[in-house]
Amino acid sequence: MQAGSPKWRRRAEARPGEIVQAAFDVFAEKGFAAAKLDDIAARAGISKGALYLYFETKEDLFRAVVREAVVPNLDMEQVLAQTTVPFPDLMRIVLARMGQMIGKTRLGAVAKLVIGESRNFPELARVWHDEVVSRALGALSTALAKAQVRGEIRLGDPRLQAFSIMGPILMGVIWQETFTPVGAPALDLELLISAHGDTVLAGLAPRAGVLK
Amino acid sequence: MQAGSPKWRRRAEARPGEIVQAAFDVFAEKGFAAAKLDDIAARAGISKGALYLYFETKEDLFRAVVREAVVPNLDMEQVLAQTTVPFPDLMRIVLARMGQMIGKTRLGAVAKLVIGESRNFPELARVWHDEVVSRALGALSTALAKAQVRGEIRLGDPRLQAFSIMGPILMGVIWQETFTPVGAPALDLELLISAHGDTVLAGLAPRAGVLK
Amino acid sequence: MQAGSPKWRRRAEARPGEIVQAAFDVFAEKGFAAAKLDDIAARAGISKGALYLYFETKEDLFRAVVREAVVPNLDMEQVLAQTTVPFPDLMRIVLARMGQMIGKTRLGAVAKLVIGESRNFPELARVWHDEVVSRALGALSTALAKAQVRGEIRLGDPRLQAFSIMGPILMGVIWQETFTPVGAPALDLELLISAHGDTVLAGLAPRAGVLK
Amino acid sequence: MQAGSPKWRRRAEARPGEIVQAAFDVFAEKGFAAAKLDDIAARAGISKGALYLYFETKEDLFRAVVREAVVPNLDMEQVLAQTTVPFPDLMRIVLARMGQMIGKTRLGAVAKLVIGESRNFPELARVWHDEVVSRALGALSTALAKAQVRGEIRLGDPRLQAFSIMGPILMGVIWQETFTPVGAPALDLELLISAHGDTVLAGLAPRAGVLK
DNA sequence: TATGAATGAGACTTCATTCAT
DNA sequence: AATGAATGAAGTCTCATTCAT
Repeated sequence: MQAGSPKWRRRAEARPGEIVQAAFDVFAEKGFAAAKLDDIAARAGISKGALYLYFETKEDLFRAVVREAVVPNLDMEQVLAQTTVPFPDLMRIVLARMGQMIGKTRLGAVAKLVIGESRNFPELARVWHDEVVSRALGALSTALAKAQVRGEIRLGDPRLQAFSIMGPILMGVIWQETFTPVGAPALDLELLISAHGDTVLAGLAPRAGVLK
Repeated sequence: MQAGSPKWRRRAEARPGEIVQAAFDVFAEKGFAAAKLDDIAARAGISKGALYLYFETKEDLFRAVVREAVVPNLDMEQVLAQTTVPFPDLMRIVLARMGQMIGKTRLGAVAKLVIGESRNFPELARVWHDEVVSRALGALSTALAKAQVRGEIRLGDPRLQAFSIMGPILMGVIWQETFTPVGAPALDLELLISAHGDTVLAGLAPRAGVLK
Repeated sequence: MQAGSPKWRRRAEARPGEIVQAAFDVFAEKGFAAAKLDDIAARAGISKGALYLYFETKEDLFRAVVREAVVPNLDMEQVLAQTTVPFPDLMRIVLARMGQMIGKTRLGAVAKLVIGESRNFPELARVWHDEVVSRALGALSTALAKAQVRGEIRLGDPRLQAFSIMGPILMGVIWQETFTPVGAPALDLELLISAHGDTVLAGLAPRAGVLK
Repeated sequence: MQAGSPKWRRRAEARPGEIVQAAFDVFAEKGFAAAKLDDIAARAGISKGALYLYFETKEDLFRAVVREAVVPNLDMEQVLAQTTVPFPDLMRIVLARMGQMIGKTRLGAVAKLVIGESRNFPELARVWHDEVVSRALGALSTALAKAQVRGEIRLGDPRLQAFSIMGPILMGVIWQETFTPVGAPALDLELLISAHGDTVLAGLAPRAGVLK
């Protein structure tokens, strides 16, 4: 009310990022609809009105949040493109990298958001599919196909093999995000990844013992 | 106003089920917050007020929907409890049964709901964990542990092995519910299950070829 | 649902009275707007729909309740019309009678209703004024005027004298209905009436000592 | 949409008071339940939503209205505490002051609200009892007791004597609020107070003629 | 006569968005 | 660029009233 001490300072350049970060937290906590701009603004340390200087609508902000999390894709693709490295080595490298990334980026929370809001924001599901899931799966499938050709792994639809590889990790992430917070025992993702790596690589091995 | 057709008919017994069904559709489509009671009522063919004859609040209705879908657990547990059947056979039976159930029950949609709303309805996540996920995983782990003892499968943390078995199926379900509707290629779950069964069983086999 | 035991019996003649009684209880407890027909029906032991066999609307029922309580007026009027009895005796008789009536009829609760809803149901306030308050006050004023003429009491506006006589009793009733239920000490109405009778009769006496 | 006149003006400081004032009018007119926030907002010249910037719920607003009217108690207490002034003088001062206050503050309307809603808002009845009625009555009783000791008035339960003093005034207020609006003859409160003062002081006088 | 499921208008409340400052 | 008071549409929930049985 008094002149003198400004209530705010400009930090125009930093703002959008901070807002997106705050919004991410709230969206991850509540989902899109239940998230309140009031909360986001409060967490970002600005007024509700100021949000509209950077984002046109709540949906816009949500899109920004989800897109932001579209990780600059994993250079997993580059790793997988290497043909000189034996497939199992490749695979272990990739799996390890995923483990690290999940630990760092709260990828799990985003996955939950994308899954939960896919019907209300189909374009986001599409973006995630196109930019993240499909590319990762594509790179993996390609590597698997090549490995098959080289006789490193068993023949079969590489796409389905990719599901066998990635599925348990996704499940682990969802477990952590969904059930651990409500009392389920925590899961050691690193361990899961390592154990699953053993299993699935054994399963894909060309001469794997046939159980039946 | 018109003579002839009655405004409504009393259907006390059938109503709750119809409402839950309608609510399921809308919740699955929109998520909890974005679902409108108007829509649910319309789809159930009743007035908005009538919902309140059967459910106290929107949350209550949501709970009913999710609980309704807590399938009387799969008698998967009974199958897995059998010790005379070789583990691989057991596994294939269970996987096949899951495939069928997923096809029938829209289990995927519920999974999405539970995952998406777990922060807002922790009790539901808990119920699902306790009644469905944990039990299934527990039964599976037990069977795996026994199979290890009998030398049918490789040694290792049975819980993690269970993730290796179930993860890809969950991933497939999520894929179908999340990405297929926005243009991703459909996934043949039966095929996935069958292929993954081969892979993972080979991977768990005691003397599976060691790739590295 | 089953044939055999009838859910209800006809007691057509008794019903309206029972309903009014039940309605009175609920209205007295909640006021008009906050009273629910559901509660009234339940307390009357009938279905909500059945109320409409006897009363057209909720307002109708309320009117019936208040009118019902328009006590067959007090034969106070007859007592007060007597001219052969000395005024103080008359007064004590009347006051005593009021005390009894208040004890029996829950007049206080009705007074609260009439006061509280007078803006929403002006006709009821009017009825009460015309049938109860005005008549009682009128009879009292007439008796006071006559007593003045006979030199039994001090000269003055009989209407205002009537307020001096009745006011404390009304206040007592309101106290009982309003403050006692929330923890205020109970009031012995009989005692109040008796003490006030002494005071006011002394005050009205022709040669009452002048304090100033 | 039109250029020129702003849709609203910010009035943060004045608003709460204006709203309470508007709410008071509507509550006094309709009672709690029948009062509509729409009406209150309209009368306050703001939107319905703006009410919620200042009050959490309708009940909250009602409480604020009633509490607002808890007059900073009348300094009646101080007047009555004086022991050097003869009791009759004290009494006339107090009565006169009450007359003025009633004229100014619409105390009567609040009394009606408190009485009418006491069952639904017992805490308000309690507040009014504790802060207003009980204190006033207490101060009066104390003064009466002292006056008895000094032989200025007749012996007797001071509490009951206080009812004799105050009752007719309360009755007058209720009359004005309840019956005058529906056609009953208006009452001159000043006159009532003055006449009643004469009567009751005479009645309390130590040697007041005994009529019987 | 009696029921009670069903209705539908209307109330309170929330919250994304706007706009005067 | 920033604020935050104000808006207003929309949603949940209630309840007097109706009507098929």
